[in-house]
Amino acid sequence: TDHATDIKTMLRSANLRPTRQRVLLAGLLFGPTKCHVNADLLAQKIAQMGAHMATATIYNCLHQFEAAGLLQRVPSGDDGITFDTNIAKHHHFLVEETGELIDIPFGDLQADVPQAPTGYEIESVEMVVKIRKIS
Amino acid sequence: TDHATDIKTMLRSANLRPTRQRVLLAGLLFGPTKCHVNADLLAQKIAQMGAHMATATIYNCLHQFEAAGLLQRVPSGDDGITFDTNIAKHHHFLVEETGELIDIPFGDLQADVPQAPTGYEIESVEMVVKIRKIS
DNA sequence: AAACTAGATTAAAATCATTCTAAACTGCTT
DNA sequence: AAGCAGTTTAGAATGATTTTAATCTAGTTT
Repeated sequence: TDHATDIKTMLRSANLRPTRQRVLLAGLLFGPTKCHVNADLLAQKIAQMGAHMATATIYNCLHQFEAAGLLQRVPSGDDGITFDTNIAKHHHFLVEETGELIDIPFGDLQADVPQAPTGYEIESVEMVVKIRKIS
Repeated sequence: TDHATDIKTMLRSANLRPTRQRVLLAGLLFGPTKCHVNADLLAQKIAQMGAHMATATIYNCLHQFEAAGLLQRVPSGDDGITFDTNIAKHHHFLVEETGELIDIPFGDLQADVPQAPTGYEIESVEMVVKIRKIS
């Protein structure tokens, strides 16, 4: 299909050989809707499709996609390593009880960033707004 | 000494029995200078004093101190659970290469916090500014 | 001051997400 | 079709944190 071709092209542009595994993962990740994922969630989705992939491969690919700028790592409550397919600059609500992440569009949360200490440069600004359900 | 009495009073106010271990840890943590600590760092300090404390006890006490509001948990590069003895509202610089945390006084980093999603209330706002040494 | 008890500490084992290993496989080029 | 660098794999290793179940202790009661 065209979609599969697009994904292969995307991978090749990122200098990643379009292996079966990377194409499968990229297909799950880079659809029209952005999402927050971790290795475990992907393993589940793959199992549901009746497929299989080694845990190490899932981690390898996620790290490679991150290094290629296709994914962003985001802070997470305690659920281990979490990635965001939305690579635009934005921040997050973190629901305390569930660990769920919700995007905050960048425009909604402007901050005055202070000067970095002498000899350092700022690389990124990451804000997490913890929220909890009103009881 | 008076200092030991102060610490015992502080622990009792927090509804924590001033056991030998909690007094020792509180002595290390609640001095005049604020600091960022993790379990491993404390174990080292204790070993240097020629004392000893079970790992589980260090974790227990840190969590209890946090629950009592004597410590704040802070995000950390990847060095596991990190606590801050500075419980005033403030944010952090995180030095990428070393994982070192540097406090940013709250006034230096104001942010316009967006409305929480309907049905939720904001609990905290936490900002991490990643910095790296200029090469 | 001895006895009591709920809470605290302990060493060691368990957990669990992530990474490592080194052997087998595969996409690409020739 | 062959060859090789780069990939995937199962299973073992890692390492920080938590659990366990036994021992101990601070503080109260007698």
